Amino acid sequence: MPLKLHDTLSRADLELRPLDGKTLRFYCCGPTVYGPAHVGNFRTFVAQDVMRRVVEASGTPTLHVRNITDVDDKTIRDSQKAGQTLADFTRGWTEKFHADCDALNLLRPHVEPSAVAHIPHQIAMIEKLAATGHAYAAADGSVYFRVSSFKDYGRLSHLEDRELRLGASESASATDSDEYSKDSLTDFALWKARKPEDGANYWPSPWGEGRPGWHLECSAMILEYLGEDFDLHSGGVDLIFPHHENEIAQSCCSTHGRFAHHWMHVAHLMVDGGKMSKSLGNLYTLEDLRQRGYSAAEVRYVLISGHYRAPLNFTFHSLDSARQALQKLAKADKVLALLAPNLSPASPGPFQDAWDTLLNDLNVPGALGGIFGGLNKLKPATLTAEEAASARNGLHFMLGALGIVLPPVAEETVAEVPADIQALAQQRWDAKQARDWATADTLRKQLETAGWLIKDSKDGFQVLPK
RNA sequence: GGCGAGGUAGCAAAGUGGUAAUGCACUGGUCUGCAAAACCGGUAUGCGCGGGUUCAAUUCCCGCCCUCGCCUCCA
Repeated sequence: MPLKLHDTLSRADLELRPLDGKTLRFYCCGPTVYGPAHVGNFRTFVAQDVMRRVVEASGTPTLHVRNITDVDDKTIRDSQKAGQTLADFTRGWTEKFHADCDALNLLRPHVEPSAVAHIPHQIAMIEKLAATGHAYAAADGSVYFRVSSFKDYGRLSHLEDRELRLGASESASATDSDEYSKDSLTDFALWKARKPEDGANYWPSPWGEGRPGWHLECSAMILEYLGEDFDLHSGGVDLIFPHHENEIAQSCCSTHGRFAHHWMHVAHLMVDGGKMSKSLGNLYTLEDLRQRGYSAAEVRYVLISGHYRAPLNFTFHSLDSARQALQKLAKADKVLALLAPNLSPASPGPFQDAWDTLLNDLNVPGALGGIFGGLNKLKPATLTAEEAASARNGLHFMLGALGIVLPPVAEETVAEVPADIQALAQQRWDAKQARDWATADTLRKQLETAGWLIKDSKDGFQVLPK
């Protein structure tokens, strides 16, 4: 059974079947590398990762393309602030992005093209658009797309022509000075003429020196790596308009294809009930959360714990909750591993319901519920080796589809226990052996206050961080 | 104003035309000197508000309220 996925354009849940009958080819809008990505950015990438894993787990190979935006106003501005060349600056942040992605267990895209490396492709696309009347050059050497030349403009975002004008006129006063020469306020830049503040960051073109507009890179690189028609395009909801709308216009007017056949958009991550933003100080990077003691796996768990199309509120409580949930899964796996030490997770086994739920528009919260529900029903003591193997393989099949890596079970992690704590714990054990309960309890409380828990067993004790 | 996504237990979050998964937290029991862990239970007569359709609605329809996002920087 193929994945059924909501399509933004048709507003319907449609089955994802590869156009070529073999490989699901899809494109995701990647990061602009001018700083560390925040968890909100990663929510989108994690959702896309789950989509890819589910498609692959259901037996369909994928071709995953995700770009790196390494030239735009922000990258240029911040590279200059940092006193670095654009290339050096963006390379550093790209590496940081990759490290974060790896930590979050995101599968690397098969192709990760950069905008700067595809400027000829972008120029070629503009030339096509200009030759067919969809693009025009302004006096300053900038080139714009003529929105009125594409009758389907606005279909993805369901914005009518009149509404577009309204929105444009409202922001007209704030319009960038370099866009004064557009024929219509709704037209958007394909090529931006060189400005003094661009520094060394300009490229030659038939219209003079300058640099490509943001929307264009995706269209050009999609054409290069996925062709005129491909299966799926994805990004955050905020990209629906104008970015994806513009991509459709550029691509459909410069090729004979239909562009993406399916659109997947991921809802925003909220913080404390609102949008995260630098000015509110509620913007967290993976690094921020790690410094607070959370693991990337815990962050990932939080990010997938809400349906991708619903806004998700991010809190520290949800990270704590994720930690416990992961421990629960790890413990369940440990018990099953006693009976079934060898893994070959090829099918959902007893978690078929959870798998079916996941195939229904990537219902991850529902699937997680199914996994826990299934585990609760399992009685390890009564399982045969075959049943245990089926359960454990099924569990790992599901975890693999969700990209969840189980943490070590907490009691097994060896914590650094300070000598004085260890000594106190020993005293308590001795008191206990002497059946001096009062002293033992006093010492236990003392240790607890210091942040340590004592776990007794028949012939010894363990000191654990609280 | 237009478009879109949401409002379900303390928190988070699924779901369904027939009377509410799951995780966290809390809590009762078994076990333990006491704990911890584990295991067995409990915790929404209720699913934003008001109408309507129906034998039956949280689930369908209508109206309203609230939250969030987008409307040319934005995952």
